Amino acid sequence: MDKTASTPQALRRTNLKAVLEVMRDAGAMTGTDLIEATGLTRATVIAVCDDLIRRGWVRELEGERSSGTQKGRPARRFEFNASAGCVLGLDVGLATVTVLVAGLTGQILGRAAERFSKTADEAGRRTTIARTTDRALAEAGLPHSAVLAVGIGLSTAVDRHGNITKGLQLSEHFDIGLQTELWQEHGWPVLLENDANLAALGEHWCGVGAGVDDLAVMLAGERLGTGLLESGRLLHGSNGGAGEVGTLELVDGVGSQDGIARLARHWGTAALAEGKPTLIRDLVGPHTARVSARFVFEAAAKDDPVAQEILERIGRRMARVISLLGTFLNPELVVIGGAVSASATALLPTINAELPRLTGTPPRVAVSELGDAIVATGAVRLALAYVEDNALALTPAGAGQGAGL
Amino acid sequence: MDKTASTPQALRRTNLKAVLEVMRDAGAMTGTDLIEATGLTRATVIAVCDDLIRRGWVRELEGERSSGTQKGRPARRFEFNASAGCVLGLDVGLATVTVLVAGLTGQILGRAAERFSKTADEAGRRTTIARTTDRALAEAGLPHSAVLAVGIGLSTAVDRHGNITKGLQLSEHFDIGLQTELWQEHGWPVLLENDANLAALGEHWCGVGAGVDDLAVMLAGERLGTGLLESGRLLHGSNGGAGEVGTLELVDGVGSQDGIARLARHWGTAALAEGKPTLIRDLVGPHTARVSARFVFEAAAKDDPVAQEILERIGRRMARVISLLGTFLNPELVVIGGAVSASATALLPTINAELPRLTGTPPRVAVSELGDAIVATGAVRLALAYVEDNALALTPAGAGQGAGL
DNA sequence: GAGTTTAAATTTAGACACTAAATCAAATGG
DNA sequence: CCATTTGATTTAGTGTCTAAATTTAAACTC
Repeated sequence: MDKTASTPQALRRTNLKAVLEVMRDAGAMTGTDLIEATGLTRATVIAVCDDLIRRGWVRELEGERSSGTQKGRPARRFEFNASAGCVLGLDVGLATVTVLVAGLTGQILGRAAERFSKTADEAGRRTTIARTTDRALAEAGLPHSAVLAVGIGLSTAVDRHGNITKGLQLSEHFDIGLQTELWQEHGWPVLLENDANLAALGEHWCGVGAGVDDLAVMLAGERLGTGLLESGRLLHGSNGGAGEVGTLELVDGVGSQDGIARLARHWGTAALAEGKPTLIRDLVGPHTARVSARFVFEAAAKDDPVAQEILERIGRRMARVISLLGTFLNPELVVIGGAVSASATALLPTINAELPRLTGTPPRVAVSELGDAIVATGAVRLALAYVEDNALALTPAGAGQGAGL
Repeated sequence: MDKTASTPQALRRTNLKAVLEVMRDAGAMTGTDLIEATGLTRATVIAVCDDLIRRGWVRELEGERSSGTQKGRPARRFEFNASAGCVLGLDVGLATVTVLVAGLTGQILGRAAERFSKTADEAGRRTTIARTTDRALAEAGLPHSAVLAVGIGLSTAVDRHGNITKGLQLSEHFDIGLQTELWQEHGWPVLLENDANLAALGEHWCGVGAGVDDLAVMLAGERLGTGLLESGRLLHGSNGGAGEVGTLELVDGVGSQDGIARLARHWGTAALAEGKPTLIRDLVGPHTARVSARFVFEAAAKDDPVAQEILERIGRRMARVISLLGTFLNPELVVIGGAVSASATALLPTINAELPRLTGTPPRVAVSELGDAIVATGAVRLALAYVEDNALALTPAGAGQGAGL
């Protein structure tokens, strides 16, 4: 029952894949380039390319020859067909849904976001997700048939097979038929993954963690989740609970599931209640006692001591989590991302001061620059990985390439 | 520079490997069995087997036919040649070296252990290691030339490429030329790995963690190290420091690098110094104030309250580490192994009582049954993995198979 | 502009590995 | 002894690759 054995056709499949892989991250190439890159013969390379063109994954560039020498017969130029289809990357959060449409090399072609109505039930949320997706596709000018895969980030534990884990008490109920009901008619492959894990994929792909194969990303906002990359691979653990530090019991109380935003609000509100003199009061205004995290960061930036004290407490808390991460996983870099990443730079001095006190081998710490799109970006990467792994089994339904024999 | 492409010969290599893999963990097989298992044609299967026999990895069984039907032409029977060579698994600890000799299916063929002289320098320790290895090989009745690979477990951080990491301040200095100088003359491939990581490999292979792909093994003795297996793969982190919780700062002081044995001794000594009435005193005897961990466990087994209190403190401490492991890595099972594993069962009640208090999703906890050989067993597994990955590139120098055409 | 040079593409011959089907081989059983 | 059964081997055919010879398409040269 093993069926790992090979036939001559498998050979071709291997070479098709090898050539396609090279072309994907090298742009336009000539046959000679591919010989150099793959070690195959010219005859084979050309045959493989023709094969890929017939399948729609590669197109031939007409027109002027490439740079370099001008002598000799002009080389045919082949290019990975980035518009042989597209993928969708979704961030389905508690309150909002964000959709990115990307071409097969990752170019963003469209985007849309929408808030869920607070009264929506499961069907209502599905409708919102479908509508937002359609808007993003419309912006990209692509039909539904162009979509080859969909990656979705959720604020819940997802195991390594893409199944939502029951029994891990994370935030809300996310098992709302995203795979089964939502896009049934289109037959899209839908891949689910934890949002923090996708944040890690995103940072590893095109963020400050690019090229760092041992990476942890703390997705900090209302919640606190961690995405862990070891040797370039995501860690899930037996139930997809790896990195779900939401339930971590820390030294300084306050509750257990709190992300940065929630902490800032909590301590900010407390400071106001105690009647401390602070800029936070002026920023919040007279109308409400609700302190948003933004105001605390803003006040701290203006040298307000109460706000700065709050940031220090948050920073020490983060440093504690980072030191534990460093001890158990020894990442090279820890990236802070999520809703508060815009202001998180203010936490860095405290964190960097605290870390060496907690561990002898502190990791580097950086703040994400992907902003709100961090999870959706990772979702795109997840979908692309699926397409890359299954390219030869999929049928590209591209935007207008002839399907000649 | 990619060279991932394939030639027709690579096809054969793939099939050789597939067949060899099947035969390795299925015992003697007929051609028909292999057809079933691999999906290849009879002609191919036989050709591949003949090829493997010529290379020395497989031998043909003469004599009576296998069970089952007695009709028809008797099938040739092929078997993975477990004595086409052997591997060595070493546990090079602070005070002792342990060597296992194993055949290619993991059968233990010889073993030896020796204490290092306390005054030995690097060369002296190398001599001890070489002598112990020779004794183990002699017990197995195998020549040096039979060794195909050597796995070595060290109490120090080793990165995923098998290099000892400088700058991670673990116990002692282990970079004593094990790869470069020790067995230079034999040309053995020497693979280094952290001891706790090997303990995890060992448990996953043939311990209580057999078949559990998300596994953590706490190697607890004088030191405390953790080996982490996620999805069946070892985690190293960027510097091989993953799981090195030795430097973890815990709540209840006492120092940071302490394993179970050291803690038991420390607290036991303290109790005696305070003059508490305890059985430990009787067990230690009048001659020395040195309390070994064994006495504490023994006293606790005899219902001594002071000793039991010490075990509770140790248990709570372990539970704390396990809960953190569970939070960050979400293993299915945590195994306690190492020097104290014999007595560690006494800690289980405390740990299991404490865990649910610390985390909502506690992992299962078990005690290793591999005893002193836990690291060396993992080292054997490491060496076997190397041989399996490189079988077709290696030359089996087996114990007496004819080298036909 | 005809011939030369150059680099790329294609063709051809040969090798290797596989499948499928026919044939050969070695046992059992009436 | 011969049919039956099962496994091994051979043969013919196909797919894939390499290596070398040949063809093609441009630029360069005189």
